[in-house]
Amino acid sequence: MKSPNESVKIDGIDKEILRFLMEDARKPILEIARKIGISGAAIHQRLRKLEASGLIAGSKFIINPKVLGYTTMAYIGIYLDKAMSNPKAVKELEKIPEVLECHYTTGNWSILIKVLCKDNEHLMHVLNKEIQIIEGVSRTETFISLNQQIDRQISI
Amino acid sequence: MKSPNESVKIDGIDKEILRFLMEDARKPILEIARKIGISGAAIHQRLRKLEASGLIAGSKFIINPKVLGYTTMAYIGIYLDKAMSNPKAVKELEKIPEVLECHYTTGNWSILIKVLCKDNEHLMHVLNKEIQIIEGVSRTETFISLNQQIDRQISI
DNA sequence: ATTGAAATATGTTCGTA
DNA sequence: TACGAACATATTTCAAT
Repeated sequence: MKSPNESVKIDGIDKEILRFLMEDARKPILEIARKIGISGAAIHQRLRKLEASGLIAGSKFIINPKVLGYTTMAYIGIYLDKAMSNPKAVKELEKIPEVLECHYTTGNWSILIKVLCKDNEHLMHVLNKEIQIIEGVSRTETFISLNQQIDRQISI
Repeated sequence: MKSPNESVKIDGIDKEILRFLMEDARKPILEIARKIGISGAAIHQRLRKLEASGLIAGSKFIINPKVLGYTTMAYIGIYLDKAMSNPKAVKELEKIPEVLECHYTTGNWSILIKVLCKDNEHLMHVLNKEIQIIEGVSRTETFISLNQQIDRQISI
């Protein structure tokens, strides 16, 4: 992987390949090859190069949580006591499966997290019985996502 | 796809299959078959069922934006004028490629977005020249993610 | 729901340009 | 880089249980 400030350079063919696979990770390389008019072996080689560069971080099946009954997403800003070691709080948050993201942030809060719950009652439970009891957590501010309108990766 | 309040029921084998593919969408079905001890055909059929249920929303290659020089992530709370039609603002936000997520939220803001920029200067530009000029946007509050500690999907 | 086997398609390597 | 050919694997379908 390249160092943080050293951008990898990718050409138009790399971008075409990546755009296909970012939409559907299981799209056959040979199918992509036919669509963009180069050989499968060439694509295979380019993908190896892109993986080596660190640009391709992996691939994932995407699950639709609504189908499992998870319909309530929320962002929660967390205030930590000054004395609290933040990494210790993050370690506790990691144990809560409903916490999908966790960021140290500038601004009012120490930490901003994203949680996914089945419903408001479930969210309330996670807030009061899982998050608020973490040592060092002094206060939280919750923002429920009523509707997610955009969800995408970086455009290449 | 099932209706929102009707949860799909999946068994332990479905979960095992999904956990493998959520980690690596290109893992061969036959490899999974060997690991969990059932036939490839059975897994194939279960995946078809899971797709039909809507639980599998697709698959994606995951790009590491840092390798392209995108190192500054931020959440931005947006206050919209009461008169402003929110969908119109969302439409404008959609045109800004740096905007990766957009949520209508409860609480102070009308909208919460996630943006990914190359650096602070780039973020400043997106804020001042792209977002603030959208009709109806009255004020914004920016929270820069100093470090993302957790990033995962729902656990199944 | 599951299996094995057959048919088809894809992934991967390698020698060459 | 790219190619094609050869080989190894994987996907997909299907009849049978």
